[in-house]
Amino acid sequence: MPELPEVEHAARSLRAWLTGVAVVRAGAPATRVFRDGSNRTFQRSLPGRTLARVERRGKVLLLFFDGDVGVLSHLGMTGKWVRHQPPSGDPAPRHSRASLALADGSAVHYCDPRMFGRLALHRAAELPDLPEVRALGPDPVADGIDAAALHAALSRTARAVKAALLDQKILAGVGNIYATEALFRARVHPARAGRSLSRREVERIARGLDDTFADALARLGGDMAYLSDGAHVENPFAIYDRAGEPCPSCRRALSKATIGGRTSAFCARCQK
DNA sequence: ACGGATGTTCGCGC
DNA sequence: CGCGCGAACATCCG
Repeated sequence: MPELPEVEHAARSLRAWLTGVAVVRAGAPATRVFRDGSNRTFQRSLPGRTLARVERRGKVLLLFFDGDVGVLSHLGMTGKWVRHQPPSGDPAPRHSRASLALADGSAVHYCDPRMFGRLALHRAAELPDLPEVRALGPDPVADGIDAAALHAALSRTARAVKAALLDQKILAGVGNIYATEALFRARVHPARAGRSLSRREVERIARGLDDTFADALARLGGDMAYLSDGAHVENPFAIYDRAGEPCPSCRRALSKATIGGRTSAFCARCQK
């Protein structure tokens, strides 16, 4: 599920489901999801609280409840927030790792089969100051991409540009799918050293990210259930997970390589 | 049955 | 210090 657009979708869902509706019960078994052991505080602190607002910083969600109760949520690889309406009779969500029963009779669950995601309870006022939040670079959607600043950051590293884009300190929210797609749109080879990129190429990358995120955000709630469970949805991406298929631009078979520790598809002819 | 998967973090070696 | 690599985390899907 979760790169910037999918996390944005989660933020919007949580706002719609939780804002202004009091929590009546909170459940949170001790699992790896609560790395810091705050599941008991979660269960004790949330009943009676009402969500005031949700912020997204890159792939991180910050939930601000009244009474200075805050929750940090990172979806990891397979985490998602789902709503469950008991009257509908549908089965309880699978792999629920935390739940909030609400005053309107619905419940909101954090589900995460692999438990790479994370929840942590904090004082709401301190959420923005947590080290893992402060360490994040600019958010390409919320803050916009400053091409000059991105060029400067990339110029400082010999790493592959794809690996640098996955570094959350450089831009917060870019993951393997969107880095792959943006570099294709920019016609830049994913293995190029960051410091080898011209200002013009970095501008194309910034544009590629903007366009890729805009397309994904426009699909929110539409066909973007790609890789979620349930109904199979066609891969909506141009080259992600399409190695061996023809390049959409030149028809040459797309290549595959491991860059920055992650599988990358690219066109060896179009991406220089 | 095997291999790989949207993410992050750690240790090791150069 | 920077960086690549492999492993780990735990489960599902083709």
